[in-house]
Amino acid sequence: MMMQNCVSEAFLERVPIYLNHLEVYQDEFISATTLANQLNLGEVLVRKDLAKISYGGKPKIGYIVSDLIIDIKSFMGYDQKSNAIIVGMGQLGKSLYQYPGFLKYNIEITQAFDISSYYKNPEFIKSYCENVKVDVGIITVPKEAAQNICDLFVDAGIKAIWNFSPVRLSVPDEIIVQNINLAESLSILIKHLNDKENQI
Amino acid sequence: MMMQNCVSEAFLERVPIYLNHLEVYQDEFISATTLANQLNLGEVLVRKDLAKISYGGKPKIGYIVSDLIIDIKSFMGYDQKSNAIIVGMGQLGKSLYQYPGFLKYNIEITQAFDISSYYKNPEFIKSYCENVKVDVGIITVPKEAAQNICDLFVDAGIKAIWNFSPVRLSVPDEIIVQNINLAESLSILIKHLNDKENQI
DNA sequence: TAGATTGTTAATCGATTAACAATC
DNA sequence: TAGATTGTTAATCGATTAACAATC
Repeated sequence: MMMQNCVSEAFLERVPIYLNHLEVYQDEFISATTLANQLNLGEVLVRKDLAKISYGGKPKIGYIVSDLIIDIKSFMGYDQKSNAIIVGMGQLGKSLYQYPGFLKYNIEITQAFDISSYYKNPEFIKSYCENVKVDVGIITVPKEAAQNICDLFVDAGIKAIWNFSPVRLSVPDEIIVQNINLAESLSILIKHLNDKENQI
Repeated sequence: MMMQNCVSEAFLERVPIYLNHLEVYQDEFISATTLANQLNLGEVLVRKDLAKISYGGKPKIGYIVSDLIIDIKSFMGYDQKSNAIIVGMGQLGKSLYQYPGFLKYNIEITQAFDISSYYKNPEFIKSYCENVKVDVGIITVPKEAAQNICDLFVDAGIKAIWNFSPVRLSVPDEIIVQNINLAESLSILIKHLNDKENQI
């Protein structure tokens, strides 16, 4: 019923899970209760989440699945094309550049640069961004170059950075940075595992 | 002072940040206050975090940096070798297999399998795990094969799964699964960006 | 109407922050 | 001793859950 407001990180991570489930759901209607049970989530939680996303379900019936899918896509912005560019064409950079999974979310990595572009033409990012709307800059360069590329992104007017280098970037307040550190993430999984084994 | 207990996810994600900072810190001692300020975190938060990890600092002095580094590594288990295997040798699988960043956390991907191994020898994972202690199984196969590979991991006695496929795996209760969905993660970053732009 | 479901208001829980006492 | 820092106890805040009222 009410749109926006109260968009916590945890909530935003649940929304794509709802979408995935709905897209393979074989029925015209679904209740928040059903969705909650099938995903092992609290039913009030799901109901409140859906209330933030959609204009509401009908008592006794629930939500119309196809409408809910549209509402989720609209809420998350998946109905709008987003563009990203990536700098750093090592293995990880290449794999992201070729990754087909972004298509589902209407995201395209429109251009990839190798770090060597920087030496040839330090303005390469800025000139590209003058012609193409770039929403996100992706950093997959070695850590020594990360801050440097970050600065070029900011200078080119990019407002969101997806950073795969293990460096805490310094950026102006208005720039959003999301750090992805795969090794750290795996190490935390192993920590959980070790704790569990030593528990009993 | 007290070890273990209260190990929330948010806390575990801060620990590697502390470690990174300490490893480049150029002094013998550091206070929780200093660490907090330099990382833009609350000082009581950092103090409580460190109390969970280390045997304590000294009033007026703070923590001995080299000791704190050792305590963090020990707490997180970075002083113990961990092994992983990976199934799925697409671009993403290859890039993880060759990723040098795991070394820092004493994690090694000791073996990589392509999905075709499965057809040649469905027991390939199980036989490998009989000879080598495997802590984590990594799934980078296409979504159609993900549950299948997951089942093989569980059957081989692997207790932790790092899943890059966009599938919610079903596993026995005692198995830990961590899902990494890169496209989803990027889409959430873009959602934040769009919200921010539409805010004012 | 009765019942399943919705949406809302109040209670709980856990993480963070603030205020304080202890120590070298 | 005075002061900087530690560790702890109480308060706040936000997310989740429980209890309830509204609706078709």
